[in-house]
Parts: sequence; C-alpha cells; structure tokens
Amino acid sequence: MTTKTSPRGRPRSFDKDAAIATAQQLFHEHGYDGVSVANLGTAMGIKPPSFYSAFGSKAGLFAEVIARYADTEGRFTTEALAGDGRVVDGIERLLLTAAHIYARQGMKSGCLVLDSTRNSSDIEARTITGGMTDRSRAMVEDYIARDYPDRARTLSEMVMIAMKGMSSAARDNASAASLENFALMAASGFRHEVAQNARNA
Amino acid sequence: MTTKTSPRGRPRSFDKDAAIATAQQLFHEHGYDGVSVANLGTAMGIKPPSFYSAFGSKAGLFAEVIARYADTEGRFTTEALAGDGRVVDGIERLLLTAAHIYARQGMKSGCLVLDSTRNSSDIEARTITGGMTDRSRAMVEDYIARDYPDRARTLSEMVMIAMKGMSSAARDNASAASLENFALMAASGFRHEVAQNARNA
DNA sequence: AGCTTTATATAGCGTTCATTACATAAATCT
DNA sequence: AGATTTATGTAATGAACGCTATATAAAGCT
Repeated sequence: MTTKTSPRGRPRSFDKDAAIATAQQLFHEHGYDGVSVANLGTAMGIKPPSFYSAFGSKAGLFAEVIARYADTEGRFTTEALAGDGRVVDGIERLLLTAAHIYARQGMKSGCLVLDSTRNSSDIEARTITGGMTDRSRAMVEDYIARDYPDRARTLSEMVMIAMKGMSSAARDNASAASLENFALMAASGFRHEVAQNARNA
Repeated sequence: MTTKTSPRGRPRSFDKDAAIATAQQLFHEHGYDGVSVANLGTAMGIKPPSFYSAFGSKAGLFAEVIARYADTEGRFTTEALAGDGRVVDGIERLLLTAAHIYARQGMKSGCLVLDSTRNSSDIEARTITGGMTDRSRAMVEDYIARDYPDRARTLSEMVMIAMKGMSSAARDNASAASLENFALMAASGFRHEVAQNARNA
C-alpha cells in the first residue's frame, strides 16, 4: 500500500503534487529567476509560511519540479532510445521527438532542464539543472556506446548541442517545422559522422 | 575630421566608449538581468547620475552594447560569408568560426546577442537582441539565396538553430573541440540537405 | 481533556533593484 | 563677468526580492 498513516500535526490544506505541477508550468514559461516566491504562492493559492513549510526554499521546490520533469515530459528521451534498432536510428528518433516536444504549445516551449536556469546567478538552481542535464547526456552516451563505444562520449556531446539548439530556438518561437528540419539535418550529419569515422562500427 | 567642436556644458569625466566596452564584458558574462546598474557603475567608475546622463537607462546602454558587438565580435558572420565560393563552404566556415569564437575564453563564452537576454522579462532588452538576431539570420538567408533561393529562408533558420546550440553549449562550458565536432556535423548535414532537395541547385 | 506536532495567516524583516531630486562643479556663449 | 548648459556627488525614492518571527488553528497521541 502506498498511502501512509496520517502524520502527527495539522494536515496540509493544499495538494502538494498539484502545486509542484503549477510551479513546473511557471518555471518552464518564465525560467527560474523569472518566477518569484510571490508568483508561486499566488498560483498555488498559499501564503509564504505554507510555501516554506512544504518546500523549504525556492530552490528546494525547483529540485522537486526538475525531478518531476524527469518522470513526465523528460521520459521522451528514454522512450526514443528504447528498442533494439541501430543507434543512428535511435538518435534520429530522439532529435525528431525533441523537435516536436520543444515546439511552443501555448505558454510552454523548449526544455525546462536545459534552459530554465540560463543566465541565472543562483548556484543552487544551476547545479540542479546541470546535474540533470549531464545525466541525460550520460544516457545518450550509454546508448551510443552500443554501436560506437570508443566515440560515445564525443558523439553524445554533439547530440546535446543539437538538443540545446532546438530548445533555445523553440523558446525564440521557432516553428515546429523549422525544428523538425533541423532535427533531420542533424541526424543526417550524425549518420555521416559515424560512417566516415567507422573505426568502431 | 571626426572630432566635433566641444559642446556647451561640463565635459564628461569618463571615456564613454571604454565604459560601453566594460558593459559589454559584464553583459556577456552574466546576461542582461545578471548585471545591475550598481555593478555597471562600479566597473565604469561612475555614479548613477552620470550613468543616466550618458545612457538614459540600463536598456539604452544595452542597445549601444549590442550595436558595438555587431561592429566588433559580430563581424565574424560577415567575414565567414564573404567571397565567391560555394554556399555550402561558406556555411561550414560560418559554423566553424562560431565554434571557435563561442568557446569559453576567460569569463566570456557563447554569443552576446543570442543568449544575453534569455529568460529575461525585460521586453525592451529582448527586443534589442531579437532584432539583431533576425538581422543576422537575414544575412545568412541572403547569402544562402545565392545558390538556393527558394529554400533560403528555411535553410537560414536551420543554421540559426545550430548557432544557438553552440552558443548555449559554450555557456555550459562545452569544449572548443566539442563545438568544432558539432559544427562539422551540422555542416555535413547541411550539405546533405541541399544535395537531397536539389530542386533549386 | 491535555500535550505534542505540524500548518496556517498576519505582518514584516533586510537586501537589492532601477531610477531620480537636489545642489554643485565645470565647461561654452554673450 | 555673467548667463546658460551639461555633468557630477550625495542621498534617497518606491518597488520587488527571498525569507521569517509570532501567534493561532487543526490534527494525532496519551
């Protein structure tokens, strides 16, 4: 059973998971620095003491938001790289899926992890996104290593640069078609890259 | 002669061009929101009234900084696209040059125009970088149109996504080698793209 | 019922933000 | 010399920032 017996004190008057989901929307749209604790409290319908009782700090909430992202939208990375096909096909799937997910839908565009702490001077927040970004890159590296073990690190870095380009461009309102065109171009370049340097094919 | 006759009132006690160069360094390193007027004043060695007398506002100074960038570091775009060679070669030169210029050198990395207002909520500052970004893209479009007039717009957007990827990755401390690898991969994808859709070759 | 524990609301903390009143200093113009 | 014009230094403005001290309310435990 997942439901725990009720804890000791006064029960929380709001849904913490829903509040985190609300915060995720705000951080995705405006970035970490662009959302104030006052904004968050208003959107969640709670006052500062409730906020700090539940999340500890703004950065603490942000850590929970990023963890949630990995389990929701961020899963497309794992899914695109699943299966037994060739690595070059999986990378193309990853890039194309990112193009579609990053393209603006309403107030949301780009990747929360890659871009929400850009230009922020908050070291704690940057560490959170930086860690998650490198975990994503490591996943790509492990996947690529199936076919190209000796160049997996380098190739994963190249893929991440492409992902960052699509995320940034999406936040600048690039169309889904533009992002898709780029994804195909990058995938084509990736195929050429591994074909030309076939030392580890 | 370029020196104008002295204006009426008390002369400025600091070098305005040097102050703009100082501001450019700070904006490049920390982004628009990451630099306060107090920071700028300290670095320039002036007090707020002098600052506002010279630049009007923080955004006014930023506009002068961005204009200066176009005439200094930003010139690599024009230079890479100069000459009579094939468009595919010029695009590869552009991407490779960007890779080298964007790679971290001291406190500076990435592109000031592409990334300094990312996640900023200051509409004026975003408008300044957005305008300059689109002017750069238009230059790339005009260049590409020499060989591929019907697809120049689309292809220029793809190139800009690659530039944004390199700038963002450079700001995340990507190595010069990583950026160069990506530039070559993107250039290879670009060649393949225009070769496959050779409707306007 | 009373104690303990946790969450809430009200109100305010100190800091930093971009910007500005005000008086004064340094230049040109008449 | 005196008026005009522009720049400077001192000091402060109102607003927003992340966060918290204090008191009270709502639950479980004994």
